[in-house]
Amino acid sequence: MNVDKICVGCDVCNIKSPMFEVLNEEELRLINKDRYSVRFHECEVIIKQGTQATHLVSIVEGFAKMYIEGHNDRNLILNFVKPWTLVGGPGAHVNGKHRYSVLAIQETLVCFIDSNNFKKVLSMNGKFAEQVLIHCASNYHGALDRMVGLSQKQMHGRVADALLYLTEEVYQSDVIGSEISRQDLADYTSLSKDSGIRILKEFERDSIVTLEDRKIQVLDSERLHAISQNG
Amino acid sequence: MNVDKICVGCDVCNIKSPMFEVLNEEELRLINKDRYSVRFHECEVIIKQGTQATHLVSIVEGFAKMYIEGHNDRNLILNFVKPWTLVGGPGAHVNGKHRYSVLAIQETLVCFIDSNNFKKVLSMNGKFAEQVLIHCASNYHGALDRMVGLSQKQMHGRVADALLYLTEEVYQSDVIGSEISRQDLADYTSLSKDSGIRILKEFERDSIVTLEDRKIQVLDSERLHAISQNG
DNA sequence: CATTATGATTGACCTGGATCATGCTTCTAT
DNA sequence: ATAGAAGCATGATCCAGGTCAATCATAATG
Repeated sequence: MNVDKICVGCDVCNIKSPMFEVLNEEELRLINKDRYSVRFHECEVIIKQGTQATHLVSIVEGFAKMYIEGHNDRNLILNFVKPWTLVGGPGAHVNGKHRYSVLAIQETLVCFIDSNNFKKVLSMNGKFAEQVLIHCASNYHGALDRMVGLSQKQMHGRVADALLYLTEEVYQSDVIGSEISRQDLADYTSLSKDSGIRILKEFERDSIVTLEDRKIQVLDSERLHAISQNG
Repeated sequence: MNVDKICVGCDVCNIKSPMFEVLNEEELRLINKDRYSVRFHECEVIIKQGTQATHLVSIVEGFAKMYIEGHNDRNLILNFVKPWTLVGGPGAHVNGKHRYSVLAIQETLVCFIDSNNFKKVLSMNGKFAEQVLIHCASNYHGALDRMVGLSQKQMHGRVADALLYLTEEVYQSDVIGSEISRQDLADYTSLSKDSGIRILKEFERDSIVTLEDRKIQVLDSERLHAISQNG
């Protein structure tokens, strides 16, 4: 990745992100107006929970995690985010503070979009508002599903869900990269790190996964689905 | 409550529900067009999880609960809903099935709004779309907060949260009515009924609440807030 | 090369909360 | 009046999963 490269315009994002497709020239110009991009290093905080939501953030390159800093120093990872995901929405829409933090897991290039401009475009273009609404609704769905999973499934099911989420949605490959730590896995499943590791090792013994360094390869996603269904 | 009374038009709702304030004559007419109202008895299902989301539902009179039917026959109550709440949104926006059930806790009058008409108005009126977006975003927020609470707090904190939610948001009084059962409380806190009752009794012993029949009166909300903050 | 720090791993132990069994109360239906 | 049927209450027991401590492996630093 070229460290110096930054984002010069929204053209690429507009192509890649279906949400922006419905915008016309003028609206794009408005979004583009006070936009700026920044390159974050690994482990740097892109959005900090609790700060004023003056901007929305679009992930252009790299890899990050979205998490809530909860009680007793425990974090709950909401999502791992890849390019062309728009984050920070809810805080901005409800005019307030960011409800979660976003942290770069790898070198990550992001675009900061002024949330006032964003709102202006929102009320100018009904189709766009609809797209954003769909985005929000599907986030809400996801949150409901997680809520049920976290509160009703137990260790094995939760770890299975995490592995399926990572392979199917995030990596779209059966290998989960070494940038995901055991702690991340624990924070996503709301388990202690120790328990998370225990289940992983158990899965390895049952030849559901192989573990090598920090990488995880899923061998038997069928079985994971079955475990996820719980029993 | 007059059992025969039904809803003849959206006028009252428009006044009571801020979301509809931004609609003009024509848009209201469209929403009103295929609208119809139905009166549900206690314990009747208004929306059933998994069914096609052809309508949004506005609660006009009465009291209901929104819940997800999860794993191993366990339910997770998302919200208790009072008049002038619009439910069923997310399912309809993402064009699909209802993600949760809604059940009348008391005699309840609701309005069914055709979701196609709703969507039409959505793309006609940007301000309206913005309102709906705000509604969705705050639902999302709520879900995130619940997610953290359910996965990180333990029994006392969760019950405290439930009691505070019910007194402050739902009843707006320090007395929680007898239409909320212990099971409901358990389903809201994601505890077993037994554990929920245990904590309630403990709170009674500590003079934080008084219990009489099924009614719960909160005496010391300060202490509940402290317990909710966890420790 | 020694030293320190970070993260993975594993076993031993303990606690929060579920489950089970039982009894009590209230309400409804025969 | 009596028998179920719900829902509330509570003690006894059990287990999932957290906490603690010790060990390794690896990488970063002097």
